[in-house]
Amino acid sequence: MPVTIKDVARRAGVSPSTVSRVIAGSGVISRATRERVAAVLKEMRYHPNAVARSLIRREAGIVGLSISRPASDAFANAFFTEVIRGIGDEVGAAGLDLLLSMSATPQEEQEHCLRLLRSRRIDGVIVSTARVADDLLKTLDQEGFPAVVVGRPPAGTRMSWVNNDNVAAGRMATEHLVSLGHRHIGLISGAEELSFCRDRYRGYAMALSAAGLEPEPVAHVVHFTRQDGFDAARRLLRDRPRVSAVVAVDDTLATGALQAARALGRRVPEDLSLVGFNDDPFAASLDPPLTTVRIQVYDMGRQAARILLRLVAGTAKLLRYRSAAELVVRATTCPPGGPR
Amino acid sequence: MPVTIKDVARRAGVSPSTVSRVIAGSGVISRATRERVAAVLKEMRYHPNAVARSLIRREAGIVGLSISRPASDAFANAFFTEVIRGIGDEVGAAGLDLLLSMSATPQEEQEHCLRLLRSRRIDGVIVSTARVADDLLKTLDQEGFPAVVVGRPPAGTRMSWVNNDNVAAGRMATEHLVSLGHRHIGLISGAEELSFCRDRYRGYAMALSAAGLEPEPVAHVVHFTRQDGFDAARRLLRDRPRVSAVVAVDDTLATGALQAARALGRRVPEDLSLVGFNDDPFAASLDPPLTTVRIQVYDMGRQAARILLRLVAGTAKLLRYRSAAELVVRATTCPPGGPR
DNA sequence: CTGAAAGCGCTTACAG
DNA sequence: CTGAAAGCGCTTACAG
Repeated sequence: MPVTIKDVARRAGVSPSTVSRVIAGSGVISRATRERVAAVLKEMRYHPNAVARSLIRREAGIVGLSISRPASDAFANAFFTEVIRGIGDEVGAAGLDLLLSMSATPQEEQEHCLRLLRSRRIDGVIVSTARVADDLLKTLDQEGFPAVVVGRPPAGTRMSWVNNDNVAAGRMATEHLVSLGHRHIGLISGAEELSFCRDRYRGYAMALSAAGLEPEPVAHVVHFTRQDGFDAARRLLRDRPRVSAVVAVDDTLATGALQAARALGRRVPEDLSLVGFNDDPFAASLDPPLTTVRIQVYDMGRQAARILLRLVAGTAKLLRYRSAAELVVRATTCPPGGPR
Repeated sequence: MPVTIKDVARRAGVSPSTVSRVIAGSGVISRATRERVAAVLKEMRYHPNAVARSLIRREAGIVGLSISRPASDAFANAFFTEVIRGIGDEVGAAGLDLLLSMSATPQEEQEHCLRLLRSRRIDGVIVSTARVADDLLKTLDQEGFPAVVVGRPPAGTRMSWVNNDNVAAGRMATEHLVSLGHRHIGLISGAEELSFCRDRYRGYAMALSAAGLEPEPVAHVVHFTRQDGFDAARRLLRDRPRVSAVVAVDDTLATGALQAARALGRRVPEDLSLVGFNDDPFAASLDPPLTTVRIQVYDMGRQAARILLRLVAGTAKLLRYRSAAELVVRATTCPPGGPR
């Protein structure tokens, strides 16, 4: 049996209220009692019961992070691990704890998150995957739970979010290729219901249309894995032989595309230029080093947590943060046919 | 204000006890009241308060997972992400939740875990990194908290753990190289305080000594990153030019070593054989595909969780699970000088 | 400055 | 079968 405040009170010859006040550092307690109680606290190795406190304070002191992809590809992707790191640092600094909810499907995610929130097990939630039509986000909005999305929530929801401008980012990546002289530029992307995929596609299409070019049919992947990137690139390069440059919405996909190009006997960048997204840790050490759009993923995690904490504390109702994106030109892009 | 059991009781015209019994599915309640209460429950959208329940049941319903490396390299490593996935699946299936505790140092880890446990915020903890002299594990053992280590706990602690036989695994990797005819075999490893590094070293040394060979000076890394693997391999290959084969205790390190070999103009496997550990998802798609010792990481996560749940439930006191390891020969190993 | 009382939202013997 | 009471471990007005 763990020692309770009552045990301490009895031993110190005071009331539980007094012990509680000493623990809380209430200035009102006389020095003598404070010291005596403090000594007993220490001697008995008292540790406050977080659950009892939560019940009174009506806050769990825990925030949730929901990851709804099959964890196999979520965790394998540096994007998520960096986001988690940012969230963890910020949440920890605030003295709160982080509960991890993993779900394989949007339905499961919805159930998990709502159960956690409704049962007051968590005070708020960060949702790491935004879908174009997201029931969870809508419900969160309606029921007024503190929540922030990493990504773009469905239109019409009054949600807090943290995002980078994926339209602009997609445009930036594509414009780079256009400016190098490419006329046939392909795109490897994920499901259309994923907001960031849709947005990057729009940026891609805008850049092309501004240059008077036509988009190629998108090569879709199901999972954000190297293998899926490989397969998608192979299909794309076979079906559209004139494609001289490819944008992949994720560095892991780009890595797969790089291998596919090799497998088809195409040199990168001479025969095929390639741009990724995220600037994952490995991007710079690929062979050749990958040109990519750097997203400030760790920072997005921190900002998401910072916002959530403010929502939970009630010091804000709605907060949004747009993070920066930067094109990092390395060695997988050059004019069609080779440098110069 | 969320609706409580009292609100429901009032509306349904029964006592809170009765409502509670209906929720718990107590068979003793009359059909009529059961149905009436159930209707009100639904109508009022009642959701039980997990915190209040935890207080009574004296269990949080949450288990912790502690990750103590700098998250930057922990998460980037497929080992951890697979472990998390296994744990998450098992914990979720049992209807419990998972709290993630990340710490940058062993000291921080100790503080975090003990706070979580002592404050009864979590019912037990899975510690994902075992150190040779681990204060945390010793304290966990002494204070009798349900805990399981992924890896080998310090000698003398009566802890539950899940591990693969790293001595045998290190030996298996090295014997493979010996049997190919290598006489000068290097090792890239992490800090000696990490149990799995120490164990794999022992296996490595045993295999060599059985063949009448001498170990090379170990090339140590600080972080389990590609970069550190690169640097360590470069040092090793420069200092010990006769080394014709290298064992890296981790696939990510092996990837760095592969790049270092290339940078030094050594072909793999003709001029340098390379064996990794873990069979990370990318291992098979490296160029050339990596020979590695496959560890059943997902399974280790599941087993760790399964054991922890039994400790928490009190249906066991001490449980240990040794998982299998398997040598997967791919294309980074061959006899010195090239095939045949 | 300190204590007794009430209460956070539940559950569960104990009566009836 | 159902309710009143006690209690999980704390906090906090309210008295004094």
